[in-house]
Formats: sequence, structure tokens, C-alpha cells
Amino acid sequence: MGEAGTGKLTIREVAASAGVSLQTVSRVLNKGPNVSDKTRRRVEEAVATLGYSPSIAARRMGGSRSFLLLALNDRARTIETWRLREGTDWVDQMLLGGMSTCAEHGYRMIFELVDTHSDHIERELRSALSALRPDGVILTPPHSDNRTIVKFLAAAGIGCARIGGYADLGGTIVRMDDRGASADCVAHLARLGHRRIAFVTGSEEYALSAERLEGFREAIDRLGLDVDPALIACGDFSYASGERAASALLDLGSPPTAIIASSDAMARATMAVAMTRGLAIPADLSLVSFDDVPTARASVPPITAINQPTAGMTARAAELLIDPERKHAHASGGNPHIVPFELVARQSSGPAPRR
Amino acid sequence: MGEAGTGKLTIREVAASAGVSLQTVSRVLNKGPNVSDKTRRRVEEAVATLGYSPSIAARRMGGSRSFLLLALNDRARTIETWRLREGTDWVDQMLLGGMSTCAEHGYRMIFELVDTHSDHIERELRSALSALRPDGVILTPPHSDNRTIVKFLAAAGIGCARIGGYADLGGTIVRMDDRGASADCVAHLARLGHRRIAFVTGSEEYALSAERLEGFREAIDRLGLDVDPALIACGDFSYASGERAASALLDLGSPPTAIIASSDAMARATMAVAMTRGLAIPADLSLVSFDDVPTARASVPPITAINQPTAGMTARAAELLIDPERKHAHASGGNPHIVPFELVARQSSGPAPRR
DNA sequence: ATGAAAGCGCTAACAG
DNA sequence: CTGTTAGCGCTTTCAT
Repeated sequence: MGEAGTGKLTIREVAASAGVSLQTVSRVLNKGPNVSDKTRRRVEEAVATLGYSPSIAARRMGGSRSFLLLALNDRARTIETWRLREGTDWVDQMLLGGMSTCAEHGYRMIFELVDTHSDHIERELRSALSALRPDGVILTPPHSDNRTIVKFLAAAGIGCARIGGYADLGGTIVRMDDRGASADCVAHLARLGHRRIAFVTGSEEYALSAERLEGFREAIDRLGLDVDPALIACGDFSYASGERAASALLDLGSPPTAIIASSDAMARATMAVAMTRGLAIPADLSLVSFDDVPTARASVPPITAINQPTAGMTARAAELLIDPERKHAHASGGNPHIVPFELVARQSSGPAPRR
Repeated sequence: MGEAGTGKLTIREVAASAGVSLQTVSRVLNKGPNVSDKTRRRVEEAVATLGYSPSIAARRMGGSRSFLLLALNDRARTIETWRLREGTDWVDQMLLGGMSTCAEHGYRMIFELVDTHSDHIERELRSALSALRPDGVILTPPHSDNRTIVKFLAAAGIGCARIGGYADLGGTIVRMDDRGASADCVAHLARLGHRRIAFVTGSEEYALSAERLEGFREAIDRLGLDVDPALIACGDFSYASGERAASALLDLGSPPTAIIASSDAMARATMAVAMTRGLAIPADLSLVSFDDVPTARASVPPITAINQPTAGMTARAAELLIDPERKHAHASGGNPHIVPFELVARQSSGPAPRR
């Protein structure tokens, strides 16, 4: 329990302890060239025994990287999610993926909230950027497709990774295959014998909503079925919108035997509406949803869902920002970077009822 | 949409624009004294129009505050929680409370994970501290009562707020009244006619576990009932431990009609065990739990729970760290700072069954 | 392969 | 009330 290091410990102390100049220590710290193995070792030893860790602030001031990544989320939506306490763990999964990846590279991830809708996005952004001077920014929907933000970042010369981004705006896109996920949902249901499959869309503000719908359309089409417009209901991810959509669908003369919801909340809403009407799940109605948040698994019955790889996407985004060179080393390579999802079959989907 | 500010914007530009010296700008920024109203206004105007925001790194380097608060959580436990995806939103609530409070004061909260068990806590801590140089550290259980951490922080001269702390180690304690919460649970159940009330403890690593148990004991005693040791089962907050505890309690010759669990997970486990045995909730067995995470509310039936004020405690902790002077201005004043909890009555608790 | 000098953007300590 | 001078801890030049 060394009380020794309590006093200021700077690169100077390390240099003295190793008997070299500040520069040499700096070079070792930054894995720079032109250091003999022996010297390097001596320095590393000094760093270890002293328990030295360079000041991130001084590093930035010296003109190098800040070793900070900024994760930007939509303020209103995020705070509402936190307040509601419905168990959406998007932020947690981001932290899980982002923090560990950052830590591996000596980076830190700072989580920030920024308004999407407002004329002062630029001010907020500028303020966060000049205060923190991050080496890169991770954008999440709906920011990921926000032209103002992406362009601003580009102008400021700050790398940006756009999770769930679709628009062609520049920057690195990291996302899942939303279209393919929809198709998998349809395939899963078709395999169970369903032929009248409905789809509840997400908010139009999110590019992925359109993608998911399109994937649904294509899959239905490939099945040789007609895409009945009546079977496409509009939602906005929220529980309330799910209730409305479910009511509309179940009111149909020829209601669907299965519903795909673009969010877990809408699926839970659908489940509630169905139960109110005396429909059993999955006996009378099968349900599949997107995201797979905790409440989807904890629901009764648990919901079959597309597991959105939030942690994985964030980890990949961080990696690409920290180490842009190596971006093509990945199996999936290129831009956009696609992170695999998974369809987790649970008890909300079952064989289509015999009519 | 001013492209103007894209280039480096420093205090120098602001000073020039306002026609004053750097120091004057600095004084205005830091709400320092000795600035005429007119000058102040001119500077503020320049700051606003330019959209200037001081570099946090340079500020630290200048020898003042870093405007950073470090929130330290237990690494193993936090990552496991994130991996499990059971809907525990402790971290989200911390962010909710901490980030908004920090933002109000121009601060930032950085979330970090540190191992509790290991000889290299000091190294980890030293590294995080010297890299970030935060102005204060927020500790959460079980770190809050970790002598090594608290003492180290004190030695380093960094203020620390200990959420849920009980031990007498120095630093500011911010917590809820765990004892009182237990008492409220008992009172709630007693009001419903229960007389055989069991208690499932939390992990011994957490000081609050002992407090909750003690509160239970006192309340039972005040009720004029005997504290039957058989009605106290050991848990560690986990679902699995809840199953074991529930089985033991329900195996009793004279089983309890109500169980208070020190965590929602254990309550859910108890619910599952009870149902397996054909016991209806709350008809045959009432359940009350601590924390009130999303899955507790989403459970069927929803669980009556003590709402742990995580956001509130974190907000208070941040406030105290940022503005230590004003700490006594609060209604509750003094140390420890107690943040009120709430007992949320739901459908898992009901009238005691007639035997 | 190593060292010395200059400066990053800001604030504290000191002048005026 | 305001401006000037150092210097924070580091990394970039540039020398050696």
C-alpha cells in the first residue's frame, strides 16, 4: 500500500527514475520509434513501479490525441427512457461495448446528450467538442443520419462513426442488417405456417424504420404472397402507438395470424391488446419484435425477437474511431460495417392457427 | 449556420473580440470578482456570439478545476449486470441524476469501472485519477464502504461522495434510510394483516444489507412479535440465491404469509418458486422487495417495492462534490445526506390469508 | 537513438 | 477593476 505516489506524479519523475529525458519517456508511452530496447524496458519498468499514468489533459495540450471518444445520444429520447424505467438497456449496452473497447486502447468514452431538434444543435455540439476535444464521435439514431451533425463533425475534422446510419453523408457507418432482420422474422413465421403476417413500423425519424419495412415487403413478396397494405400499421416505437396499431390490425375483417413489431414496446402493447380480446399468444396470434430489450424477455410469454447488437456495434464504432487504419482488417470490411444480429425464438411465436 | 467557428476558437479570440485581456475573459468565465458589469456583459456577448466554450484540458492545466466528476462502479458486478440484461437500470438512473446535475454546473460525469477485490485497486485508482484528475469521485456500493478506496481518495485530496455508504471513513455519505425502508415494508404488510413475515437478506458485502435486516428486526419487534430466526433467510441479491431462500422459507412447518426480499431479483425468484408450489400471489403469499427496477414493475403481478432513489442520490452526490460549501443549505443538511425513498404498493402484496 | 526548446489554452499570482 | 507574467504536463518540432 504505497503512500509514495500520493504526490504529483508526472513524466518528469518517471524520466528521473529511469535516468532518461522526458522525450524518451514520451516516446515509450506513445510506442514511438527510435528507442533502444534496453531504454524502453527501463522506462516501462519505471512507469510500472511508480504506477504512472499520463495526464489526459496535458496530453491533449501537448497537441496529441485526447484519448477521448464522445458518444452522442438524443437527449429528449434518452432522458424519457430513463424516466420511464421500462427496462430499455440501449445505453447500458452502449457502455458495455464502448467502455471495454476504449479501455483496451487506453481511451475513455464520454457519454453526452444532445438535442436533435433545435436550432442550437451546432452550439451544443461546438461547446461539447471544444470543451472535450474528443478524438472521435459515436453517433446513434436518430443523430446518425442528421446531416447537420455529420457535416459539422466533418468540417471540424473529427472522425465519426454512425451507428445505425443509412444516409450517404460521409463518416463510418456501423449497423446491423435491418432489412435482413425483417426477412428473418418473416421466414421464421412462414416456417410456422403463417400466411397473413402484419408489420408495425417504427418512427419515420429513423432511417432503419424504412429499411425494416422494406425488408418485410421484400420477404413477403419472395414468399409469393401479396403485400396487403392493410397489414402494415404505423407506429413510432412507443407502447401507445403499438396499442393503436394492434387494435387496427385486429379489427380487420381478416386479421393477421402473426405480427412483427419494430420495437419490443410495441410488441408488448400488441400482446396486451390481444389478451384483452381473448386472443391467446401464440395459439391465436404470433408475435415477433425488434431490439430484444430486457422487458421483452421477461414478458409472459417471452417474446421472440431480433437481438439488436448494440454492444457489438458500439464496440466496433469505437475500434474504428481509435484505429482507423485497421478498419479493413475486419472480416466484414468496408463501409458500411455490418454487425450480425440474431433472431431469438421464444414463446410468443408458434404454429399458425388452423382456420 | 456559422462555419466561422470551425477553426480553433480560444480564449484569445474571445478576448480580442471583446477588446479585453485574457485574464478578464477568464474571470468572467469563472464568475470571478473584480469585473465591471459593462465589461462582463461585453465578454459574455463575445462568448455567446462566437459560441466559445473553454477547453477542459487547458483549464485543468492552468491549475484550476477539471470540471470532471468520476463515478466509480464495481467492474465485475456492473459488467455482469449489463451482460445478463435483466433490466437492472442502476447505471441509467445514476446517469440520469448525475449527468443533468453536472451539466447544470458546467461539469461532466465520467463513468468508470474499478475492481473491488484485488490488490491492484490502488493502481487502477491511481491511474484513473492521474489520467483524469477529477474534481470529485462518486462511489457506489460496495466501493462506498471500501476503506482502501476512501482513504486513498482522502490522501490524494480528492473529494468523495459515498452513495449508500455506512462505515465511518470520512467523505460525504449520501444514502436512503434503509432501516426505515425495511420498517415501512413491515408496516405495509402488518397493515394487511400479516403476522408471519420473512426477510431475505442481501449480500453481506454491502453494509446496507445489515441495515435493512436490522430495520426489519426492529419493526417486527415494535409490532410486539417475536423475531423468528427461521424467518430470516440469507441471500446475496441474485436470482439464484432468491430461489434458495424462498424454498427454505416455504419448506418451513409454519411458512410465512409474506416475504420481504432485499432485491427485486430475489423477489422475482420467490415469486417463481411460490408459483411452482401452487401458491397464488398475493392470495397465499405477499411479496415486497427493494430497489424497484423495471422488471419488478413489469412482473406479473407487479411487485410492491421500495423505490431506491438512485437518480436522486447521484444528483445529490454530484451537487455536494461540485459545491461543497452549499452542502448545509439542504433541508436534510449534515452528513449523512438522506434522500427519501418511496414504497410503491402494487399487486404482489395483499391481505394475509385466513388460516 | 537521444536530448533540448517551444508551445498548446488556460488560470494563479502578481502587478498596476 | 484590469493587464502582465509564469507555468501546469505533455508532445511536437528541431538539434545532436
